[in-house]
Amino acid sequence: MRETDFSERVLDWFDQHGRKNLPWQQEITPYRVWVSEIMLQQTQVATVLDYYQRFMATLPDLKALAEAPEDEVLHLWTGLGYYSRARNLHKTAHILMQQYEGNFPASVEQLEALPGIGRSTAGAIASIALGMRAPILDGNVKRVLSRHWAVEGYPGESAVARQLWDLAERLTPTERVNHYTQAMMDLGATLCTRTKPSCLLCPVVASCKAHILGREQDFPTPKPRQTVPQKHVVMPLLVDAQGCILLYRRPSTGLWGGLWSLPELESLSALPLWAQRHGITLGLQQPLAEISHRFSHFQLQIEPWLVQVEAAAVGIAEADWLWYNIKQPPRLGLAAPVKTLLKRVTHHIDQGTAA
DNA sequence: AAGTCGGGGCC
DNA sequence: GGCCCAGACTT
Repeated sequence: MRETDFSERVLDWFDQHGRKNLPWQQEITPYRVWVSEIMLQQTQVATVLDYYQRFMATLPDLKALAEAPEDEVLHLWTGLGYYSRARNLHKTAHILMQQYEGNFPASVEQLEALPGIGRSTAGAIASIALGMRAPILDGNVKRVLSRHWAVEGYPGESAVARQLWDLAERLTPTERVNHYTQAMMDLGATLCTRTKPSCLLCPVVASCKAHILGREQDFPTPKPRQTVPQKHVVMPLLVDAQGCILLYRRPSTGLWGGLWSLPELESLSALPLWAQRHGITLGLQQPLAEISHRFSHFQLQIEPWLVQVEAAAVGIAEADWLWYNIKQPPRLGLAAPVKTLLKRVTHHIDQGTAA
């Protein structure tokens, strides 16, 4: 589709469904837009509303802000977080009064040079308050664009960010940029939400690659986890004379809920007591190669041991325990690494029982 | 490129 | 309890 088709659909949607009653959308001035954009950095609209009203009631214009003590500005910001935003706001007010005669510079480059104003905020002020054709790329727009064009990769990477900025630049229309900017943010905030986007109501769903692929949730690629918590567990594969392996069924809730898994121990040294408690007499033990299993929230290092069972009491034959016959495997749910381990030891056991 | 700032909402 | 949010700045 052409760039103009995209922006026209977005603008039509905005005319019908966009938000037009937010406080910073009334009596639009560069000052009011600027303050709102700073407050809205990493902060949701609902949170900002009260702060914005109080701020504007106390410091209604650039001159008032510049003449206010920093303590007063920070007081108005208390609870909003990212307090460097307030200090930079104050600094910029002074710069505008002293170097720009109380006016906002009319170029994205000059706006971006001011403290607290980055590329996206500069684009927002330029387009919304000054009517200039300038793109923005905040979290909402990143989500809309990365989904619409199925842009792979974490936007924090420079190459991915470059792609998204390039898209944002090309799609920004020459007419009604102020409404287009507001529309894109509304689209991301109200329809193209992080979870459960309302694609049926989206004006550009027909050309949305993520939707066509059914992969809305895959975009944008989330920030790669830095430090994943590491956990370690010993899993004994207890093999009886028939070549069956002891499994137990996990509780229905929680990790691997309802799946069958191997016994879990903190260390191998805990095995003798564990076996004694379950009426199991142990034989030969041999270590197997470790398995690393990644969950969404942690990494599990599995230390598997192949352990021969000389004798087992019947007490273990309860509802949540079973001797798993590898040669005639029952149809039941197995935890993924357990399945891997069972498959891996099949030939070990063949050799063991043949001997 | 990674770390820092921060409170609130959400799952 | 982690993750994310109308990001920008420093290291």
